[in-house]
Amino acid sequence: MLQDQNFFDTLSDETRRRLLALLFRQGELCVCELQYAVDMPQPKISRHLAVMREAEVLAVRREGTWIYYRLHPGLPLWAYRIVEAMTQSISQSHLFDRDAARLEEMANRPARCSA
Amino acid sequence: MLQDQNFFDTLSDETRRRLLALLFRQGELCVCELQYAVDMPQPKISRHLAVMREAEVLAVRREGTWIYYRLHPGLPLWAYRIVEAMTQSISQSHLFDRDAARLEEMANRPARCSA
DNA sequence: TGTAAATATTCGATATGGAGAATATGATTA
DNA sequence: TAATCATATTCTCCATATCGAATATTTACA
Repeated sequence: MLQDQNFFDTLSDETRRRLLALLFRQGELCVCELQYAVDMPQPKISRHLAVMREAEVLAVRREGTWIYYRLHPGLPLWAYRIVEAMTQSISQSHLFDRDAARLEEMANRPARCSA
Repeated sequence: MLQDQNFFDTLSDETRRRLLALLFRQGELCVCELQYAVDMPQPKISRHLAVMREAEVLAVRREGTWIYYRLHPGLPLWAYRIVEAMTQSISQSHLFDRDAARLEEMANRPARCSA
């Protein structure tokens, strides 16, 4: 079950907020897409995703080699509202603009291949 | 101006969330009321309030010996929504129940004296 | 001006979190 | 089974946050 402390710890790191905002807007993304979007070392992304997974803020689905992350479906409404408001805020920053733009420009996205 | 990082740092500490929730619901409280409600050493309260004041999450008003804290009036809407949702969540906890109950039972509350 | 009440600040110790680098695991395909 | 791609974990180092204890500051009032 989601613990308050873990949830707010999740939000206390800018990298995690960027990943979370991308997932909130896109619905589901695999690690390599998130990595490409925020342009950071893979282990770093993986660790931050693990923090959010263990906090039950994110849920995971495996499909072959790829692992897809999404908002945890059991997220309480109050927590969902907070993620929504955070996303609204971060969406206005250049930082997030670039994340979203990079994601759009990414070639060979796994979701596209399987689609 | 409110910085994202400072705002979310504010929320990462449970004591600060308790203080913030009390202020969200009561509108304005002085340090001794907050101290009485959460039942913690005065320097600890004061330091946590300072963190939120410096982050521009809280605003301050002095009246004689007492210093009243309240939500910062310039808080952006998205941040206000987050405080609102956080308060909604914490309000369901026994922890917060007791905070609110202690505040109600407090004798000689300064606001009452001046009213 | 001296004292008391309310609040703030400083200091030293400890703990926690994030970073980079290296390595491990797991699935796929040749 | 070997090689490769995607992802996860471990380790050590460093920075930062929090705490308790002590002390300082500000205001009111005798």
